[in-house]
Amino acid sequence: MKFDKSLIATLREDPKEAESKSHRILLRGGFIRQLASGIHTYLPLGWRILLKISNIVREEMDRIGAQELLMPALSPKEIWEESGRWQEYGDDMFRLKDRKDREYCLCPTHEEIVADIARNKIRSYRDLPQMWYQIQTKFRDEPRPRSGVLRSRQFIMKDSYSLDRDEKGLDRSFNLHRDAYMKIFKRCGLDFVIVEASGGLMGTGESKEFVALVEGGEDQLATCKQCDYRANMQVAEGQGEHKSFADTPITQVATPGKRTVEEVTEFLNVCAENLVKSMFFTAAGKEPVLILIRGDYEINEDKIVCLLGHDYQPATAEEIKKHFDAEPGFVGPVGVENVSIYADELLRDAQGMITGANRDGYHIKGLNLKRDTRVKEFVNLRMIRHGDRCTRCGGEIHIQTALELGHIFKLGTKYSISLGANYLDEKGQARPIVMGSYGIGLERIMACACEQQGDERGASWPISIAPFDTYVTVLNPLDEKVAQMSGEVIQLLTNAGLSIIIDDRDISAGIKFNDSDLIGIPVRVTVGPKGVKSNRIDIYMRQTGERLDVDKSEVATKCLQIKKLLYERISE
RNA sequence: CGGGGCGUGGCGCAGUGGCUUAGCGCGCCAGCUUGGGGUGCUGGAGGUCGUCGGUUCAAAUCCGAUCGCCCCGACCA
Repeated sequence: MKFDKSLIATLREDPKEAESKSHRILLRGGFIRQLASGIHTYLPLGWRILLKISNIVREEMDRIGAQELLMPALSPKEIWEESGRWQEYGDDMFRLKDRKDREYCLCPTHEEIVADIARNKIRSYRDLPQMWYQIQTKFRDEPRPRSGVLRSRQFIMKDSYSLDRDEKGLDRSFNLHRDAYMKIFKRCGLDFVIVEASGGLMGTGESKEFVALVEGGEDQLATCKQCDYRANMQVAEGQGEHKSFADTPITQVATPGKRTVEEVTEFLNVCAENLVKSMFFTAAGKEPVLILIRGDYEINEDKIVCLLGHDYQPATAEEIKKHFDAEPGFVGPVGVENVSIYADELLRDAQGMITGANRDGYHIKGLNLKRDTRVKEFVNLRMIRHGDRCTRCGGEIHIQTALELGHIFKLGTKYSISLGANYLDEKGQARPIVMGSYGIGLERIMACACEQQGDERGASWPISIAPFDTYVTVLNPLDEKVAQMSGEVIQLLTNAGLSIIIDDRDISAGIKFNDSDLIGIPVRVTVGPKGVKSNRIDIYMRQTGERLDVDKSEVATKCLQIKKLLYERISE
C-alpha cells in the first residue's frame, strides 16, 4: 500500500479531546476518527489492526471447537421481555421502533438470541455440548463514553456462548475459554492478569476478568501487595478492623442540618469509624431494605444487587420520608418497622455508635447493634479500599486502574429457564441447558497495545497485530536511481511475503520518519541517495531503535529474520 | 444525572463592545529552494465565530436558551 494516496491522516499536534495515551495515539496516527461521542470510524490503518486481532481470536476460538456464526444486531423486544432484561437493561439499551410501531433494540449482548437458537435446535443431551461465537458490533448507550475507544457506545466484540448439560460440562467450556483467552491476549503481545469479577447484569455465577494493569484503564482493581490476590472492585473483599466504642444507653443529640458523615463527625467531634450510615433500598412489590455500613466505608452496590436482586434501587427522598418520617441524612435503624435490615460485617459487635435518629436534625449516640436493632444478616457489603488487608494473607491491598480486555461468566440456567431452552437427558427428562458467556472487546486490545507499548513518539505495534510488517521510506523519490532501487526493494519485500506500506511522498525525510514512528510499524526500511551508490539499505526497528545497514540483496531475508524474532519475543 | 471546561477555515489556538476586509502557526494549492529526523522563501485558496433569540447605533465579544464535545464523579457484561 502506498502512503501517498491512502486514507491515513496523521496529525501533527495532539487532538485536544484526547487525554489518555491510547486515545491520543489512535487519533494522531489516523487509526480512528470520532463521529460522535462514543462512536468511531476505524480508518484503514485501525481496521487492519482490528482484522489482525479478529484473525487471532478466530484461530483460537476455532481451536477449542467453537463455531462461528453471525447473529443480528437488531432484535425484537419480546425476546428480551422473556428474560426480563428489557426492563433490567434500562437506559443502557438503545431502543427503536419500526414503521409498524413494533419495538426493537440494538443488541448490547446476545444471551437471549443464543437461548432462542438453542431452544429450537437443541433437543437431546446428544446435541451437547456446543460453543457458538461471533465477532460483531455491539451497542450500549453508556452514560459516559470515555477515552475514545475504551468505553464507547458502539464497539466490536467477540462474544461466545457455551451450552452444556450440567455444571461439569460448563466447567470444561469455561476452562477452555480461559485457556483460549490467555493465548489470544498473549499472541496480541499484551501483559494481563486474570481476576475475580462480578457478573453484574449477566448473573451471579463465577466470573473472571482478563485485565491489563495500565494507567489509562476504565476499571478499578484491588490487588494484594503480598500474594497474588486480584479482584475487581465490585467483588473484592478485604479484611477490615472491627471498632467498638464504650457501651452506653441511647441518647438523642441535636445535629441541625448535619447530614453527611463529614458534617456529623466534624460537628460532634468524633471519627468516621464511630458512625453508622443507613442506606435505604426499595424494589417494586418487595420489602424495602435498610443497609448499615460504617461511616468510614462506602457501600458496594454490586454486593447489594447480589444479595437482593437487580430490582433494588436506592430509594428516593420521598420514599425515605414516607418510611422514616425523616429527611435523608437523619435516617437510622432503631425502631423501624416493615423493613429488612442488613449490616456490614464490621458492625457485628459494634456498640457506642452514632446514627440517624429518624427525626430531622437529630442523631442518636450509644447505638448497640445487637441490643437496639433487628439485623437480619451481617455480610460484607462495603467497598474495599486502599490499605485494607487481604483476606487470604493479610497483605496490604492497593487499588489500581486497569483495562478490562475480556470477561468470562458461568451463566448457569438463568437464560435457559426463562426462555425455555431445554434438552432431554438419557431418561427422557427435560432439563435446562447450562450456559456460559464469554466476551472480548477487540478495540480494547488495540487500545491496550497503545497503552503498553506506545511512547511519546506514537504507537509501536506488536508484530502480530501491526497493520503492516514493514514501512518503506523512500528519500528523494524523484531521484531516478533512488526510484529504481526502491522499486527493486519493494519487489524483494513483496516477494518475501511481507506486507508493506510505501512512503515515497515528495516531502522532507523527517516527516516520513516521524510518521513511521507514529503509526508504529515494527520495521522500517529506508532507501535513499546515501545508500544508492553502494547498494546499502537502512533497516530500523521501532521497538528497540536498533539500526542495521545491509546490502540490497539481503534486505528481504533480514526483514524476515526480524519479523520472526519479533514473533519469538511475543511468545516468550 | 451532579460538578468543571470548551465550541472561531482541515488541525492547534489568539481575539472580552467600534483598526474599515476576523487574525496567527501548522496543513492545503502554485512556484522556486532544501533533501537521512517536521528545510527556507514567494504567491494563493479556504471562516454562517455551534445554533436560536435578546440587548445595542454597533456583538465572535454582553444576556438568555439550546445543541454538541471533553474531563471528574454517579453509572457500567
